[in-house]
Amino acid sequence: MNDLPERVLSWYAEHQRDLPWRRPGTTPWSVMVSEFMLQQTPVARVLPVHEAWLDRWPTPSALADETSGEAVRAWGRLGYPRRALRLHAAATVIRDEHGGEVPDTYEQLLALPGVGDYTAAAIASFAFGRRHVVLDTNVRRVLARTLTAAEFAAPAVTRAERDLAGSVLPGSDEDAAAWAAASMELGAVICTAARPACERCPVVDLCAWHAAGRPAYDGPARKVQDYAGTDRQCRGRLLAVVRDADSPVPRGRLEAEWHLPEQRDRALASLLADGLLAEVEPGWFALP
DNA sequence: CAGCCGTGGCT
DNA sequence: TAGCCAAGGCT
Repeated sequence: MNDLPERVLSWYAEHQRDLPWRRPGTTPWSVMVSEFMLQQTPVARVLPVHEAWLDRWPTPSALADETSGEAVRAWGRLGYPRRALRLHAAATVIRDEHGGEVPDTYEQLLALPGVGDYTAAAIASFAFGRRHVVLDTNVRRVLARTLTAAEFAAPAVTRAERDLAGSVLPGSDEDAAAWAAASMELGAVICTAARPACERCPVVDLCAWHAAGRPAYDGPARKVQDYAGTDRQCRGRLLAVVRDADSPVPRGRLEAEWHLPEQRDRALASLLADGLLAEVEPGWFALP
């Protein structure tokens, strides 16, 4: 009744991108690092940082033995640097509670800092070949289009959507894991948010959205965050000063970076509260 | 659960 | 050009 998985799997076998964390001999740790970095950051920007991390910290224990500040520094400009903190914290849990080995079950993975439903399912699936619904923004868009004739999925995952994803998940662990990777890949390179390449799509003839004439999205408004002038931008600017310095930075250097005192102080306080910065002595700041 | 958490490339 | 968007998680 539904050839979708089979057709997408065939396409993937031939067209998948050659990514480091997919190569034969990759480790669960490499997969895990990639998943953290890929949370809201494009593949092209992740590639060089991922390689540097794996060279420097080939195992979770190697990272756990470093300071969290080194993780933040090596994160560079990937964005959302709390992910670096959480990855370091997860590595510490793996070293201390899992014998240094990335756990292989969804439940154990989900318990790690920075690992939510998607990342737990992705690591269990890609690194250990387990059968899980892996519902990321790509898969959600592919399913919305092919199965429900909608241009985009709703802002939040619904029960019905999860059930629908489960209904097309292949039965075997091996095929399910391959489907997870393949459906994500299709969304990433063909069934994209803007300008989908339907002319190259392996399942265009099965696609409900295409059959309906590619109608424009008409669901609940999808939120687009502002950035310029926000606390996020201010935090980024302050953190960049410290990250790019090789010794502690005086408060004055940070004050020069943002002209609104109230917002700057709020941002600095939140960076300290998050553990992204440390006040090493009064008025002097460094990575933790 | 809606809002917050970075950054840069593309159209 | 100014949005739009990118393999989410946490509170």
